[in-house]
Amino acid sequence: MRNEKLVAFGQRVREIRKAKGLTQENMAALAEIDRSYMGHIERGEKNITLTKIYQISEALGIDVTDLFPRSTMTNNSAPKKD
Amino acid sequence: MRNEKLVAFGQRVREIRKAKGLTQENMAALAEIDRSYMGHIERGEKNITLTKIYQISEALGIDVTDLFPRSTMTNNSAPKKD
DNA sequence: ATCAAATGAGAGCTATAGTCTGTGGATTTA
DNA sequence: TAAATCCACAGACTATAGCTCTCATTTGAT
Repeated sequence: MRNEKLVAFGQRVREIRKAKGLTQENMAALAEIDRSYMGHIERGEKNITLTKIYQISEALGIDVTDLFPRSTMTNNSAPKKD
Repeated sequence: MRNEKLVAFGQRVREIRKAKGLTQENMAALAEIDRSYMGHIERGEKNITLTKIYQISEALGIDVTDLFPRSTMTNNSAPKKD
């Protein structure tokens, strides 16, 4: 597959994983994803599904939306108040 | 497929689409996705891929992260089954 | 009520997501 | 010298996303 959004996504996963001190293998175990598949994901070689995205965010203990690069332009207007 | 996260995602797509005054058909055209496939997505019957998620967010003119339910709280502390 | 547009939903097919198992290279530690 | 850990990558699968076609059903307007 390989496209720039997948690569950006994968890089973000890797970055957060390392920040948490996890290896691909133990993160894969936490997420219940195959270890070799995790490698493909981080390299942006696979177009993963919504449920896998959730599995990863849960394994990393973060919100799904934190797996996506922050958009500087589209949405800086909404107040997070309340 | 069908699981609660996919249903929530689909509902959010539909909600935003209607708020923008679009039909499934013209939104599908914008996203370059088949009309009937869009229906399946909105009903939460398909576990769509990352690139499709981006196609949808771009068709709606919103940020990808806006397609996900807001997480009010960071942790659900639900026991992990295996 | 009638009609048309919008949507629901099934079947069938192809492409690819995702799994399993292993190999090898580069580090690291003993 | 190992041996242990981490990761890239390959091949051979299986499961399902993705796409298209079709027809039924709902919705909304007149």
